[in-house]
Amino acid sequence: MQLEPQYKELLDTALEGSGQRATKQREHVYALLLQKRDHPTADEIYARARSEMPTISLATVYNCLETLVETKLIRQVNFEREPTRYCPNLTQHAHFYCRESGEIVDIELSDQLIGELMKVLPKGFSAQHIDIAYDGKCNHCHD
Amino acid sequence: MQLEPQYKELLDTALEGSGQRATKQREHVYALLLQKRDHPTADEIYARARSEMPTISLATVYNCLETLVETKLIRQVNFEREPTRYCPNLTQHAHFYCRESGEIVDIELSDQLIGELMKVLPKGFSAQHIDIAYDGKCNHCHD
DNA sequence: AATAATATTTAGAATAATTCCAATTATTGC
DNA sequence: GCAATAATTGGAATTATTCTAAATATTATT
Repeated sequence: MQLEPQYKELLDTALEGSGQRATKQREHVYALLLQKRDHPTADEIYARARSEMPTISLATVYNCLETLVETKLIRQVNFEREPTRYCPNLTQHAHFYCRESGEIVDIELSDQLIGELMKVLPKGFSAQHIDIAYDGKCNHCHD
Repeated sequence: MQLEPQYKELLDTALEGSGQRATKQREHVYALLLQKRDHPTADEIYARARSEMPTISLATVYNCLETLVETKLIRQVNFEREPTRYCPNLTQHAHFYCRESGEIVDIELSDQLIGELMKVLPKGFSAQHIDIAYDGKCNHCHD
């Protein structure tokens, strides 16, 4: 599996910018996330990573994910107390969790809607991030 | 500490409705949540509970909280992978987490705003719940 | 290209929140 | 008050994640 040149570029710049090194493992984990955008957990990424890189360890997967989150190339996604999931979609979006299929779908959010959510904050409060998680039934699981 | 009669009533009805029993422990945990609405964790509730009920166990605290959540008398509140917190505010609201003080504040949400959030869902999706978590700086921690 | 300095990976141990378990105790319906 | 059932308890088990220290890889320097 290959990391597309534009993403390779993005990764290298982000790592360099934070004084970190480009390694095979980081590249591979990032490529996996870009390739199958189904919000996998660390364990799932570990399983996927091993087919091409059998010696990678789970700790390394966690380390790589941490680095990618810190450099803002990916986002963490949490639902209740379930294992953290990872997402390379950097646009402003919420997540929809289907209780039936377990599928997680990105929901794009307009600046306008985010603006309205910011407006309801009491005076003196400022938010740097809003995390929005829907849960219900997705289109595939409809009656 | 006393559970106010209207809440005692609410609790008894909710428990009876789901075929569960009213116990001292359940009442006490519920009373603690109503009395100090600072979104405590199970551990914090355990510590508070013990001063008046020294023999209560942590497992029981977890059990009581589970029952209260199931009967919809309280809500769980999660931030990232931090320990789950509990909240007896049943109105439609989001949570604001202050990175500086750690304080968690309820943010009331209008039906209108919730409606708009529902409207951005793609066709075929239906949500039964939206979880909204802000994080940033609260009024006390302002510059 | 070899070497030194530094960062990363690795495997396994440690941690922390939560759940499970089996025995005891409390509550409810008769 | 007694039997039936549900809840509580303490401790063990589980699970996601982090930590640790040794081995390996990368980068900078000669």
